[in-house]
Amino acid sequence: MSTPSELQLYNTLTRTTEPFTTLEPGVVRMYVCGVTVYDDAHIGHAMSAIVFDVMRRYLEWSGYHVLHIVNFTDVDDKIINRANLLGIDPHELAERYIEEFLEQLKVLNVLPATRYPRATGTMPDIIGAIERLIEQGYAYAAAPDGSTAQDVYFRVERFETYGKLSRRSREDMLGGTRVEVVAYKESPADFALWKAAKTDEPAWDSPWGPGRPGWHIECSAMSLKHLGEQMDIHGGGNDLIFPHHENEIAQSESLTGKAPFSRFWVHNGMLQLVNAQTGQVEKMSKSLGNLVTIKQFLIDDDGAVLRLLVLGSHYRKPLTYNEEVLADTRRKLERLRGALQGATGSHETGTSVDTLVGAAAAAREQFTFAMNDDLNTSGALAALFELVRAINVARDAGVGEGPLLEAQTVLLELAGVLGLSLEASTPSTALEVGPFVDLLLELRGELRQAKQFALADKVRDRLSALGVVLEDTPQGTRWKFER
RNA sequence: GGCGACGUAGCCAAGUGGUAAGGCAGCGGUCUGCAAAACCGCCAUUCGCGGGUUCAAGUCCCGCCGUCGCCUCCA
Repeated sequence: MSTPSELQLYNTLTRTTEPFTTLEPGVVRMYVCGVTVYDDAHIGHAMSAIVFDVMRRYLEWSGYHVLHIVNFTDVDDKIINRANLLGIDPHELAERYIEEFLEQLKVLNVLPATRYPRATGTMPDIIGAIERLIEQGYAYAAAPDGSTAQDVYFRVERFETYGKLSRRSREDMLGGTRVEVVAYKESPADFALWKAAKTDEPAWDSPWGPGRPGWHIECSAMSLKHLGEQMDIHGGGNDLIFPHHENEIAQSESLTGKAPFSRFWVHNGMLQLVNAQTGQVEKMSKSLGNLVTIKQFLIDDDGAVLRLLVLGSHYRKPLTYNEEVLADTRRKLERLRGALQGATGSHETGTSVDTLVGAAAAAREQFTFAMNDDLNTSGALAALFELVRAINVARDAGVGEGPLLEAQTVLLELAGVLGLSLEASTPSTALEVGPFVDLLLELRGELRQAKQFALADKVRDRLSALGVVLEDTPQGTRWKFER
């Protein structure tokens, strides 16, 4: 069977929370829909990547080996349009954005996926899959009158359980107002597997003439290629449930004859942002034009801030992004990091040490309990904050370096499971100005000793205005950058 | 219009039918030359509204109101 695990995961397919098990003991096959690369990625994309990174880290921490596949859609209308606009090759444009996105994921401390397949790198598999779907009667080629190049459509009628993921009836689908009317489709609900090339478009040779794949088939082909006929977890944003994931199920299950295509379907909620123009709260999205790019975000904040923001609420809920929430999150991160300060006392035994040891064990337990409950990261963070307090209390009580470090190691370990790095990143500017700040602190220290407090405070205030915050401690004065 | 999710303090947010975690902000105190940080204390008789089930409901059921998402570009 599978590796025993206490993890309970919400499954969109069944709309219930179920005990997590795997097809193969100890191995998790996980496929997450990546981005269509035609423009700068925004923090909504980052949120999704972070959510599934946390899931992957937690599974690994729980003892699983995780095969984590993330695809890139690198051929589609938007990429082509954008490339034409810029007068460059679509493939080159896509690769440029992929590279940039991968670089940003690194800064966000998202572990690299096992593989990052591209649609354009999976073409023989895609064409093969479409051929088999046609052979089995699940798909048909069709063309407008007078054209030789053909489209291929999936025959939705043939797939009896169509709609099971998104809980839509076929009548609902046919009643949809936005269904494109194409005369040569058998049914308006049928969706494209292959699109005949128009002029000036990238095209691949196929039995149906030059063309390119539809959006959904690439995921079916890639998951089949890299994970096999069935997988444990298929993830993505909840805006992909319909039609994308519904169509993937139809294609894959028709192709393999095996169901379920994925045993768990996991969807994250959307990042919401107030639209500056309308004042409406909306999903952050490229097409709506209300977004903060990852690039923009990283100018003012380090990646841990975004991760902590995402961890603060449950992954399935919509998350509102605004300045106030951002400011809160920065302070939260400071509090977590503050707990890593060294010992000031030297008690290696005693009740305060015992209390700290107990608190660390309790935190670990509370953390695991929360994470097992459908990745309740907010509850997991509460466990970390309680450990933070215990550490601070212990330090104040004079607990020595040994026991304190032990508790701090637990804090770092649990934070690490969430992908949160608590070691404050040192801005390069800090390295440059460090000696000068130290010089000012030395002079200020002499002023304080001479009771010249007005001057000493002036140094502190002026540094503060420049973003350098001072903290006087019995061990001397510490300083750090603050936004 | 159809389908779905959500509505918990000033803000963010967790919550297995048994009597409201955690964080931010705020207030009072300890420490400090003063701050900062840290610590201690205070901060929702109440969980959108109205019914119902139950010995017991934020948690289950029904209705209403509000917000958001999807309905073939979307993480």
